[in-house]
Amino acid sequence: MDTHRLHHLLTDLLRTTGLVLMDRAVPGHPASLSQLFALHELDLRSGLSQRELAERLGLEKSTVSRLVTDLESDGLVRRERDPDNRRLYRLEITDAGRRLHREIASAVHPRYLQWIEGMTPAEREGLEIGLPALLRAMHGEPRPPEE
Amino acid sequence: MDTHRLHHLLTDLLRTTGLVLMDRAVPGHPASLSQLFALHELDLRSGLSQRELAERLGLEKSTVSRLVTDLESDGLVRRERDPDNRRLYRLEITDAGRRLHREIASAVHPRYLQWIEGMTPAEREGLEIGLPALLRAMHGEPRPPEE
DNA sequence: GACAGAGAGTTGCAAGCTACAACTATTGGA
DNA sequence: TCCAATAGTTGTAGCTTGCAACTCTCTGTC
Repeated sequence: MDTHRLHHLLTDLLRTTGLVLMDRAVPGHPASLSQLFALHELDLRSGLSQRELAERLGLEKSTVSRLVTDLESDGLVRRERDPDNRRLYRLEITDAGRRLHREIASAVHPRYLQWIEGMTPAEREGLEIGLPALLRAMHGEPRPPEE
Repeated sequence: MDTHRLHHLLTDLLRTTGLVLMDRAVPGHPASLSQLFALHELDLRSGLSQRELAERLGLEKSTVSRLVTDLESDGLVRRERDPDNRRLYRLEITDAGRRLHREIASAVHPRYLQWIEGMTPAEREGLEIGLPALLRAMHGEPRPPEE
């Protein structure tokens, strides 16, 4: 696995995955990719501030401010001031937000299944080992001890 | 590898990779993600029409029309009418386009290297097997015979 | 306690990317 | 010859984004 090969693979993956996720047709609930990422993040971690969310999403705080405003007015996210530091919000996904997130995932689900079935068991196992490791490395987390 | 896990991994990967590729600082040569994808595609395959390029990029033909106009005026792509069917163009990347594509890849190169080094040999091998297989499945290509 | 500075968030604004609809030009067939 | 289909272009409007300037809150120092 040299860097050129990785570049090529990731470029392809980025475009293909992006298209598929944008395609998600959850009727009546159009959501931008950033909104989807935000839901994903808040579904994982509760109580983030907007600044923290911005950092995780790689977006400017003003962008996130508008993003969260939209999500809130759609009832997908709750915004509450931190009592200990009233400068910042504590963001929480609502039940509706969680539901939408699941619905989007479900909409893409058949595609995922198709992909998984299009791989041999050995390839699946390789992906299962390699992909989380790549993400770990991308996030700058340390390498596990070798066995 | 179930679909939820795949969804989670791909979402994370999409966001992280997108950020890194957008970050690419090739001084004096800002390029949008779509431009980058177009260069990537044309560097791989010569003689595509705009319609074909649009299909590969998942973009509307009007968007691609403007995209190619920009690339052409930057000298990165050549546009020539097909003599056999003067309705369509045959697109070709120029030397400058190829050079820019390589420069962008080089700019991200250290990051790639870091990621690869952050993985164990077993993880790298897993990725090497699993990732191309996933892409193959995403593109609807058939599964290879199992051994 | 008052004040300066830092941090979180908001708003005005301009720029970029995109899709849709309506258009032109070229081709191929009835 | 005419009509439908195909490739590409342009007008337009919407959405997302970053930057700069702003408000509000907190913290530390005097």
